[in-house]
Amino acid sequence: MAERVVPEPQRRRRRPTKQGVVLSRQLIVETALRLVGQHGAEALTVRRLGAALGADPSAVYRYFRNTDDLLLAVADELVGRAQHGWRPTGDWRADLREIGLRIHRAYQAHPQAALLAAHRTTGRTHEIRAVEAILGVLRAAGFPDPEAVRIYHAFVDQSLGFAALDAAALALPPAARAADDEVWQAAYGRLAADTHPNIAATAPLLAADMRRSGYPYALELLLEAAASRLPRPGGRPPRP
Amino acid sequence: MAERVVPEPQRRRRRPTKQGVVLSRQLIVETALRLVGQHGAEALTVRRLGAALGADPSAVYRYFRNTDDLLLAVADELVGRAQHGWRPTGDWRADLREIGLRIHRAYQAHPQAALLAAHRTTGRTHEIRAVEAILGVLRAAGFPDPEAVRIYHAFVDQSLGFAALDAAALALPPAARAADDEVWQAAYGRLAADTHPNIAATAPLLAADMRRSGYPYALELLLEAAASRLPRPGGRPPRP
DNA sequence: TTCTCACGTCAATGACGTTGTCGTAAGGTG
DNA sequence: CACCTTACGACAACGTCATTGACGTGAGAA
Repeated sequence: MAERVVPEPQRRRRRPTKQGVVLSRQLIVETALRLVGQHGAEALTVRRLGAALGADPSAVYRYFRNTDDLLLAVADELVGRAQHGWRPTGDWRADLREIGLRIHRAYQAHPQAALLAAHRTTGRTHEIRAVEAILGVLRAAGFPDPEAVRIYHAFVDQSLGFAALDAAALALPPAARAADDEVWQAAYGRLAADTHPNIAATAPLLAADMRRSGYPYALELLLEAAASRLPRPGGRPPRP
Repeated sequence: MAERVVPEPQRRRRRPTKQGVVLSRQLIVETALRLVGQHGAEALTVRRLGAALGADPSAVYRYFRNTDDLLLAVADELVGRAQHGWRPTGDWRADLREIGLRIHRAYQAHPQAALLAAHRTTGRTHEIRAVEAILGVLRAAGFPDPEAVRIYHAFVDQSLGFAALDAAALALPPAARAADDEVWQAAYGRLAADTHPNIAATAPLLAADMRRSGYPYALELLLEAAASRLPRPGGRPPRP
């Protein structure tokens, strides 16, 4: 087959499919996201994607080298959606909080895709824009570059890690998901106080807390610790 | 077929396989871990597992309901290995740090398995022991129960989230992994200072930092923020 | 010694990603 | 307007996957 995939700019994009659809990378990415949102992660197969597009499955390979290539495109699309419309306010802590929650939210909206995409570095447009924005917030806040980079790294990986973790929970097949949920009521709710005193003492609190995401609280902890490392915390800037 | 899986206690476990191996749940879990460690995540298929065991693939279904059931067993085994030999020292911050790093380390040792297992709640022995231990550390440190549960949640999910994220990087096929690594040198190293001032200013720092795990630093931030929320931080305990 | 059933093996099913080949119609060219 | 090229959609096929039902055999109970 040699090279099937034609770079986007020099596409002539003719010939609609039998069902009258004109394909494009963008359309395929959007359809993949919709598919995965409607029918779960296991629905994202090339064959089903083809069916959803109204095209032969192999047509997808005219636009993406393979499924991994498609996945990276989906990942970057998610990052882009998270950033869409965001503007810095000048309050670094509020800005980071907003970015973090946006990332988390965007990934939760497409759990099945998030699960596959959160672990990848795409190096594509939307990702680059996000990196630039976050570093900008930290450096403008007054963090020296080495500290800004460390916090950037912790912040981003924390956000993506939680996004993937929480996405995984949402993405489980209903049966396994119910089982995971039940565990906190069942297995942990029944442990005796003499063998497991700490679980027994906190079981209702645990069952309630574990059904929410731990991310917002973890994010606050990170922001708080970062703030305490900011040079001259709250002090006036030095006179010239 | 009805019920193929016989509960472990009432097994009579006769008949070695053609190749003379006597199967057991434990042997299968260990073989799965070894397989995945040697040949990557994609090596963990029932067929290959059968081959590695010296048995017909379908024999695995005599011990595990399906691959998900096997996966949970593998996950719990990882948690068990992380905890193995751990004892509390009485210094809550050192104890949590040690537990966090152990979890991270155990998962990194089996990236392919970690990737699949980190997102699951098993509710099995090793996991229960770990939950009890962590809650014990926090409550003994003096955190009130609701705060202890919130911190427990943030701590565990952050550890597992990073473990999965870092495992994913290690687990990528060599080609994709090299590509991911390159991105920080190539895509981010080449951006112009006028369009991407913050990336340009920190590119070498970024390239250096992103090849390490962000977890240890993120863990310190979490511990630091938690410490600042401890009632009577550093003060003497009240007299009776 | 006999009986039984646990469990290893075999064969089959349907879905998966991916590729080689082919035909055709869209677009450029004159 | 007719011709040619070639992009690209369709088809068919390959090998691998998880999973299951049927089978038969040998270990252990009696």
